[in-house]
Amino acid sequence: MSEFDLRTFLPYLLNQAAEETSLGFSRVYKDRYGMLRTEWRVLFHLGRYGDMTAAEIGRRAKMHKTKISRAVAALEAKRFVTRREDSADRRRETLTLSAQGRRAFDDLVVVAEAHDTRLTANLSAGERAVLIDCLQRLAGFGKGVEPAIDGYKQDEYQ
Amino acid sequence: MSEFDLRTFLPYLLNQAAEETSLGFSRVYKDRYGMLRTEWRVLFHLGRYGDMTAAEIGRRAKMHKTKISRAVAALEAKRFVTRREDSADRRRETLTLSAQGRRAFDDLVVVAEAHDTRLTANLSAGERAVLIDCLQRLAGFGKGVEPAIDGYKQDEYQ
DNA sequence: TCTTGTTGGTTACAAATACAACCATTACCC
DNA sequence: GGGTAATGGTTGTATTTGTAACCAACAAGA
Repeated sequence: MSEFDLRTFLPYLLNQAAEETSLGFSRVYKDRYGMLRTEWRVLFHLGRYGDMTAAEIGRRAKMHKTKISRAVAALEAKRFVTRREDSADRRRETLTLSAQGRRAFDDLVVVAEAHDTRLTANLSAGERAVLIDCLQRLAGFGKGVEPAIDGYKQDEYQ
Repeated sequence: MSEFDLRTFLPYLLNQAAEETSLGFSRVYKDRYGMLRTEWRVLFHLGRYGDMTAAEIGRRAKMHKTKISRAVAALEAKRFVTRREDSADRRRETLTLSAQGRRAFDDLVVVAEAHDTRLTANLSAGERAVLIDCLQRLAGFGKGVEPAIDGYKQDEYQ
């Protein structure tokens, strides 16, 4: 029988840790605002990094454009987001948080920060630094926006 | 504007890292054997930890029993897994890999090991050790099987 | 033994996701 | 300018997943 152990296999371990750590937070945005994961991601991008188009969110968050399209539609229905057509390029629509959307964002940021603090409470400062650094490298952050690989278009994740 | 940054928020970062690192491997089990993530997880549990029932896999892998039920049905249809009814308790069925299932497992283990090696190639031994340790703690590993929390039954994950 | 509860497992239906196709607009280039 | 490709975004349909309900078998206590 092989030495191979699932408990040190990164894709498995990362998925388990991701699910476990996401649970508490997802319960909040779900119960409090009826949001899905895709929706809070879009909300957070707009709230934290400012107005941008759906395509730009897609590149930053590595979400497929259909997910974004539906998340934006849902956020719009909740009156959290508004669209403004770009007059220079009529394909593009810039997305903005409404006042209500910003209130939800501000509220959820507090929850997220508290949740994150709780999650890292058992880690030393050094451990946390290494963890974040490794995860960012594994996630491909800090490479700007990924170069296209294997014939994938940048835009066409998932 | 808040200081909060998605790029250090663990639930987000872990999800991104998990997706990114899972991609290469999932392509293999999908293309080569038409498996889903749930299916390779079941296959790996049986291949690595020996015969067990669906419920036991569920406890170990924190997968909901419906996911397991369907994954097992799919693996059975592919002739990778067989069931054997427990004569002492006729509710339980012990699952076993067929010879064909074991070949698939052996093949995928090699792929998984190579993939994991590639993923950690840029990490120092120390970084890797810290990473694995932190992830196992975040994932709740090593606590045996989780105590019930908040009125969740052990069995009823997700 | 009855009856109430738990466990192992499947099924049905709703919600969410992936994937491909599509439309409109803009960019490139002959 | 006109054809071809690329980009931004939406929609339709097939797969997957989540959730609840269900059935059968066992457990425990009155």
